[in-house]
Amino acid sequence: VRVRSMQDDYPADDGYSWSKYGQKDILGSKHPRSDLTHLRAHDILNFQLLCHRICARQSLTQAIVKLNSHRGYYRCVHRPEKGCEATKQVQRSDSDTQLFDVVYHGEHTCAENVHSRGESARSLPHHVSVSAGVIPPATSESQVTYEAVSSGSTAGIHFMSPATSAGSQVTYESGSRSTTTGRFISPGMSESQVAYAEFWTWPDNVDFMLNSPINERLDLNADFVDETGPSDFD
DNA sequence: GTGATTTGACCTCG
DNA sequence: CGAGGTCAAATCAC
Repeated sequence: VRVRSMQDDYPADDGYSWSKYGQKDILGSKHPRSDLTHLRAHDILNFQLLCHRICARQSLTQAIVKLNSHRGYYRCVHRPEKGCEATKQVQRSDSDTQLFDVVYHGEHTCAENVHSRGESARSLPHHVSVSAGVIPPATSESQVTYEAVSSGSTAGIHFMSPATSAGSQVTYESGSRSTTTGRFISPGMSESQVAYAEFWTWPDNVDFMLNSPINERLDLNADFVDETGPSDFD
């Protein structure tokens, strides 16, 4: 998930409460107790993997100059009492200092909904499954373009990792209000698995155009199944 | 004081 | 042994 932030040091609120439990430097970060002369071998590898992941294809020297981030590790605050296993990792994008790459793992089982206090009664997050979505058997990456025609203003869209696919990652880039293009990275995801999306406002429909190295292109209309039922906050 | 964050040490796995 | 991830004591913010 790539999130544009209005703040300096943390992406926009995603509707859940998180507690930070760790942080790791990325190569080139301005760690108070280390500089470039103290870089270790695995830092360099970390960086190369990061570059590959974000398709930056930059040289090492360029990236040392540009990268300024660390990666923060967060877990749901309700883990102790509700066993919620949701976690996320946050790091600043090296291509745009106001963008953050956020990787979600697991799904919330705590049913927390902090957007319930929002000004609009319809600004509630809805968990929907893309029941009509045939996910390409992605071995590497699938390019996903999706368009959300919202009844209200679309505050944001999440694509969550499928529950049965441990280690899979899903990313998106948030664009304008109702049209968004994202990269959908789902290693190990099989055809039969279902991707989950969370909408902060309820869209009327979403069109998916999937492109992958395997499937040349797959256009589909997504049918939604509301998994959360009627809201408790109306 | 209480709760959250920081940060080096530690753990696990390939 | 290296790398990603996590722990937990110290520190910080309120």
